[in-house]
Amino acid sequence: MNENTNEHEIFREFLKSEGLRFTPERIIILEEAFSIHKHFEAEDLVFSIRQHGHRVSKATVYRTLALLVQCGLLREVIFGERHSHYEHIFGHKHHDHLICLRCGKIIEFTNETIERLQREICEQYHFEPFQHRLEITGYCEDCARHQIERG
Amino acid sequence: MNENTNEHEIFREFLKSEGLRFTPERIIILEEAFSIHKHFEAEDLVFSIRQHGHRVSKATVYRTLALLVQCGLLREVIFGERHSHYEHIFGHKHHDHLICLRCGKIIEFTNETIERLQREICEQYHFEPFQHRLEITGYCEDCARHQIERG
DNA sequence: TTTTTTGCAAATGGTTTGCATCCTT
DNA sequence: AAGGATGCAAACCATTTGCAAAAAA
Repeated sequence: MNENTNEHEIFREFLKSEGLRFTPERIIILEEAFSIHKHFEAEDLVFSIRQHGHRVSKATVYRTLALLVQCGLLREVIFGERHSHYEHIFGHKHHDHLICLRCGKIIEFTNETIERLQREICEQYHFEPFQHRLEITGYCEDCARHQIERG
Repeated sequence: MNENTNEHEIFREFLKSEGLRFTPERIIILEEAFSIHKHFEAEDLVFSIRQHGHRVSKATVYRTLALLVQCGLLREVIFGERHSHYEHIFGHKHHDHLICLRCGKIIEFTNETIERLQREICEQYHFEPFQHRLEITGYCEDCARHQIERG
């Protein structure tokens, strides 16, 4: 159908290895999650699925998102709000986030040295890493300027 | 009373600068928060306060925790659970966390190079950092071993 | 006196769960 | 068949909020 067979393969293999089933609902959720090319929340996913004429319960979306995180296809990112946001891992270089506390802007960055240092730290503690997240909160250029003007 | 006057000073100054009041409840919460020498949640704080014969409503605890974070005395750390955990900033060197997904163990580490690289990244994006958090999830030595044995 | 703060209880809202039914395997 | 998966609605539960009473400044 398309070249996203890889995600399907990974998910299918994961489900099989865990003795879980490859159901139509799980496929819909997987495909929808990978058709959104930005951070999304569970609610966004429910909405897009309906937009595309499909129908999956919210409970199943939550249950499947957990599986997608577990098999390493998605990761959870937390932007200081009470609810989770998700983003793709598969097919994307790992990146981290600068989060503006005033306007909510999110700047993505990558830094290979930081990645390497993290791997070294894990080795040092004999810790087997699964995922990591580095989030720097503060003020973006525009908002920092406003802060000064205000003061 | 004790040598923790610094926290009091910082908080008092912050409150004054924001036109807020220095109330007994806020002092109780501040002192209690700084007498706990590990990560804690809002609920833990409410409990300790009562243990020490004081009485502050849960709502006030939540409202005050937000102020303590805002003025840089505490920071919020998120360990993958739905609720927040807090830890001291004042008087403590910044550190990050390795979080075991199996047993929940938390290993703290510091790495000055990572700290420096983060500052450089912020400069590059003209981003004024307020706080950051780096959390690596995975499996600690003991749990990684169990994973293998199990498989 | 004026404005902020507190406490209470009710509301919020994302997420989870019990259970009957449905559907992969 | 048999056990996992789904949908629904109710439950959860940490956190927030409206409001009247209390207390700083």
